[in-house]
Amino acid sequence: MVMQSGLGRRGPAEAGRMEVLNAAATVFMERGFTATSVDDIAEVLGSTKGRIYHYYRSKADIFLDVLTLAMLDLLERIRPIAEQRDLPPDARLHAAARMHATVMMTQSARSRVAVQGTEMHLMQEAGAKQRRALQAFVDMRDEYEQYFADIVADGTRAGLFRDVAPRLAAKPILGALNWINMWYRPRPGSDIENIAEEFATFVVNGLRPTG
Amino acid sequence: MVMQSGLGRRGPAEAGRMEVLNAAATVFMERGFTATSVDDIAEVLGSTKGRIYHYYRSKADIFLDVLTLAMLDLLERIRPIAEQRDLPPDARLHAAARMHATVMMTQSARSRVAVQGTEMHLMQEAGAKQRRALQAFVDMRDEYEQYFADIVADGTRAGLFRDVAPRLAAKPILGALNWINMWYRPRPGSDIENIAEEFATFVVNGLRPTG
DNA sequence: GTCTATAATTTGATAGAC
DNA sequence: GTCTATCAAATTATAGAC
Repeated sequence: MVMQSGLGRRGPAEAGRMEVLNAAATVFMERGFTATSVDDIAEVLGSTKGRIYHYYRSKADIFLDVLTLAMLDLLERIRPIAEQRDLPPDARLHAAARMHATVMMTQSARSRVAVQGTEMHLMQEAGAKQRRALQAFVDMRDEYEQYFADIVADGTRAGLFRDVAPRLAAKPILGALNWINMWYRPRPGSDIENIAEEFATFVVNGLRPTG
Repeated sequence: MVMQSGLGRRGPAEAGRMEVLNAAATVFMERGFTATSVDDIAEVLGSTKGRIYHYYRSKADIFLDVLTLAMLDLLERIRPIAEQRDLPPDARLHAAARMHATVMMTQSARSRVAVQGTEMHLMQEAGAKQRRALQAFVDMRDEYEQYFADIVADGTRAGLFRDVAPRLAAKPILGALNWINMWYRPRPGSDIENIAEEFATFVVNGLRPTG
């Protein structure tokens, strides 16, 4: 029997399963959850949906796995940055923002889906298992946001940032960065490094005291 | 014969038509374009879809009208701000950002739909008429973004802002503000004024020279 | 102008052959 | 493990009564 969710809690992810996941991520990114049919995913795979339903119980389960993988990736990346307590808060925020912007531009498929993830009110009719996975995703998202809020609070304490509510301050930061998914499309000449640097500077300066 | 699109190019919008439009905006906002069925809209209207198809030829046409109305509203609001050339660029950007943030929080239904508007790759199979309306929407969006870019360029020339590519600089600004739609939900205690002020300060400071 | 069918299509998911 | 065939439900849109 094949695991239907949990992304390898039982061991390393199988190749077949990951292929389905990546194909799905691509299409979800382009069309969103509802507008993506299982046949669309199969077409990207160059197969029929029989293959997909061998690995996954439902379209929602695939979507949840894409979300989960993307958030796990982001969390893994931000932890080492948040833990560099020797770096001043503004430098830490700069590094975190740079990382997030870069992921948005490079890990396109999965992260983009995760950012659109809000679209999931569609899954209200979901079963208990799916609701749990959805809640786990929301929890991870909150945890990720909290890393940013904590850095902001540190910066305010250090007198580097204005005195703002940290949780609220994280919103325009992540908004400016997540929005990249809405307009950025990879192309030969596009300089990811420059954009990431400019956006990181933007959000750090956004918190600095006025004049 | 009833006009199928164009939002009153022939005269003032009829009441019945506007009722359909507003009901649709509400549901589109909550569920997105694809996940919204015409029956869902009818339910909000307290009628059946017969009424909707009397005013509109298709679901896509309704969606395009919602998008168009929202963008027309934003354009009307930003023009007077952009034309206040006596205000210094940073004050003008602050006012524009404040306006945009406020609209995101108050004109919820329509503006939110317009912001999600990206979801419209779904309409690739659309007819020529719909493609024209879609292009008109994209053009308005670009025009709106250009107002922000122009203010940024003014600010850079005045030495108030860093030397950034104006069009690119408009992205994190509108990203931080548009993202409000993703998390803000109206509630009794929520202070729209404070949030708008804080976010406007954030994006203006984001462009100021470092240190 | 609104409603009640209903046609035509799409889609999520399953069953069973190979 | 993948495919074909198919079911059942949902959904867009139309036709025609009132």
